[in-house]
Order: sequence, then C-alpha cells, then structure tokens
Amino acid sequence: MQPITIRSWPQAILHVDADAFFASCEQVVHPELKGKPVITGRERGIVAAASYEAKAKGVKTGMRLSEARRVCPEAVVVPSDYETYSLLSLRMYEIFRRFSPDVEEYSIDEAFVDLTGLRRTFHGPYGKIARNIQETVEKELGLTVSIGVSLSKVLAKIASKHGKPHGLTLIPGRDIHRYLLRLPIEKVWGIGPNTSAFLRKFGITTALEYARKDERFIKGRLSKPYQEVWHELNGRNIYPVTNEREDYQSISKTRTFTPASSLAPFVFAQLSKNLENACIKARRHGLAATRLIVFLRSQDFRESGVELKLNRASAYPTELYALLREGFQQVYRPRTRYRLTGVVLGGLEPEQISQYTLFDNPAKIEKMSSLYQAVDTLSKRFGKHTLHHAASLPTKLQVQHEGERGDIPSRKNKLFRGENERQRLGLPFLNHKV
DNA sequence: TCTGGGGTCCTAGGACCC
DNA sequence: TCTGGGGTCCTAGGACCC
Repeated sequence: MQPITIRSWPQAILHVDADAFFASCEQVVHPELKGKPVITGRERGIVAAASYEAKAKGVKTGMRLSEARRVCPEAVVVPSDYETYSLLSLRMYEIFRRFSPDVEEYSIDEAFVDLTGLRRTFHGPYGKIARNIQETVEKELGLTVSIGVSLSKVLAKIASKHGKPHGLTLIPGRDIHRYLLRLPIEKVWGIGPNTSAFLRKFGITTALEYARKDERFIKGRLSKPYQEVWHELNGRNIYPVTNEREDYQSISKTRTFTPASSLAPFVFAQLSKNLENACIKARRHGLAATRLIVFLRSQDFRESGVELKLNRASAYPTELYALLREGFQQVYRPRTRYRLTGVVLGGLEPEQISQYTLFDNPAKIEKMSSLYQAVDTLSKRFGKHTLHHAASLPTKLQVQHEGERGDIPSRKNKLFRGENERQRLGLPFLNHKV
C-alpha cells in the first residue's frame, strides 16, 4: 500500500486527552478511591464519567445510574464536582505551557500543543518531549493522560485516541495510512453521523478512503469544514493551535425537568432561573449580551425558540425580564408539555463598552450594577443561588426533589474527606457551607 | 445514542442598497 | 413598473464537538 507522502515533520501538533478525567480527579482528591470503580454524575442520574475500573465492568458514559449500579454494584457513585475538576485542569494547562507557548484549551480535559520547532530546546525528538509532558502531569498531579503527536490536529486526535488510556502515539507522515486504514469514517473528528451517511453513499467508509478521494469530489460535494478535515487527514495542517483565552460567543443555560410540565408559571420560572444563571456567568466573565434566545423543548423533543434583540447590552436579569416574558409568550403553547427550557445570551461584548442609549437613565443603571455586585458577592461567599429573583421561585414548587438537591449534602461529604490531598495539590478549600 | 448541558462554526436565503 | 447585475448584512437552521 502507498503511504501518504509528506515531509517528515513539517509541524508537530500534540493532542493531550486526560484519561477518564472526572473520575480520575475524584481518585486524586480522595485517594481511598484509587483502584476502585468510580462513577461521577450522581446529581444527574446518568454516568458523566467512569473510572477505568468501572469501565472494565461495562459501565459506559451516558448510561443510567440504575443500570450502571446493576452491572457494577460495587461502584462508588459521587456527584460531579466541577470546581475541583476545573482547578486540576488549570494545573494541567500550567504544565503544558512550560513546554510550549502555543497551547489551546480545547476543553476541560483536552488540549492541543504546538511543538513545532522545539526539538532543539528540549534536546530530543518530539516523542521525547511528549513523554516528558506525560510524566510531568502524572508525577505532579497523579493524573494519567493519553497523547498523540502528528502533523495536524485531526491526526493528533486520532493518535491520542489510539493508545487510550495512558498512551503515547506518534503518527509521522509515512505512517498516516496505517492509522486511517481501519478507522471508520464517523470516528474522524468533525465528521458526524450525517456526513458519514452521505459519504457511505459514495462508498466511503473509512478515513483512508476519504483521505484518498480526489479533490474534485471533495470540493464539489462537501462544504468547507469537510474540505478542511480532508486536508488535515492528508497531513496538511489547516487548523491552527489557538492561544486565545476563553472569550465566549454565547452563554447558555438549560434545564430538563421530569415529569414534563405544561404549567405556564412553572415553565416560565425555569426560564427565569436559566436567565439568572446565564447572567451570573456573563458577569463573571465581564460580558454583556445584546441578544437573548429563549427556547423550549416539548415532551416529543420538538423545539421552538425566538431570538430577541436588546437595545443595550446587559447582563442583568431585571433588565431582561420584559424581553424574556415576551419571548416566552411567543414560543409557549398551552397544553403542550415541556421537558426543557433554555436561554442563550448572544452577541456578547465586554461589559464596559456597553453604550447608554438616548433613553437610558444612567443613575438607574448604576444602581442596578451595584445591586448585582452585591448579589455576585453573596453568591460567591455562600454558593450560587443564594438569592433569587421572585419570578424564579415557582421552580421550587414542583421539582424540589430534582437536580438542585444534590449540591448541599454532597458538598458536606467533601468537606471532611480529602482535604489533605487538596492541600498537597495546592487546591483551595471548598466553599463554606451555607 | 433514545435524548444532559454547554459550546462553535458554516451556509443558504432574504432584505436592502446601488 | 420591469429588468439586470452586484454587494453587504443578517438570520435561521444545520452539523458537530466535549
């Protein structure tokens, strides 16, 4: 078979993927869980992450907890603790940045690092640098990661997945075809079920068949993202490793509730809570929205939504309620049972540059901003959702037994266990109890 | 994979302008 | 009022990702 021809290392892109990240974090912070099957996601009722011990017993991500407990009765099930995961994630990124300034924070547990040109600096081949990164993370944080190095992001992703867990896979140009040969097309990053089904109609079922397809076909029948993936599979680096710190294009909050409800005040209260939470996040990042999307999902998974424009950027619920209500009235249909509400803050811009319009009352706006500063301070000290807008209260009526509950009792356990480990890792203590 | 929550980017087509 | 050509901006919706 013909290899895909490429100069050996025109660029070296590294992809790191932490192994069973959430579950591993739990094992790091609670060493007594090491070697045991651990499942996170207790608050949601489905498996958010499973340790390899649990996976070995057949536990899968997304599985219902009831089923997970059936296949693995000895599993320790804990609620997700995003604060801790985020802190460990920060520590991990800090390590990556010791090796290269070009680090992309792809997600909480995945990163791309551009190693191009660093062999001299580290006195060794790319594989050795990768190994060094892997060992450093393990030694300092007690987490294992899988690493892939290749010529492009898409190939680096394929490489890191190849050796999971704790893998280290290099795919130089001359070996690309070996890794693509048996890789189903839908496993390629960026190619989902829809495109796979389309490609299948043309007899393309593997990544290699796709990579080998002639350019005329690719350009003629597929849109830009798929053309880019095609180049990347052929070892041509299209996607840059971007340093950009997180600046959100949008912030959304959704909530699913069971049983579904057709009660207008209840459904609206859910939305109102979504809005409050989204605004808290926006303010935390110093952002204000210029658009508001309101949407509902009915029991049969049909979605309806509207996008509304703000005449001035804002991240304050009280300013947005009128709009929220307007949106709600546009999408809500009586006697329809809804299972999910959602809000998206879009058109985000930095808070400061929001201009007053002609009709705004600056004094009122100032007041609002100091009110919400107080709200944010309280939330920070006592946990989110300490204060609510009155419109959000009806959520308590029906679903008090749902989601909300997990936070406090579970937090209590964490206060007493694992603090030594937290200290060793330099993680701050968890919030005080309310 | 029967459905949790949070994101990004691209494209087609309409509105509007010259 | 119709016809032609061309540009920009915006929006809805699709597809995909972790």
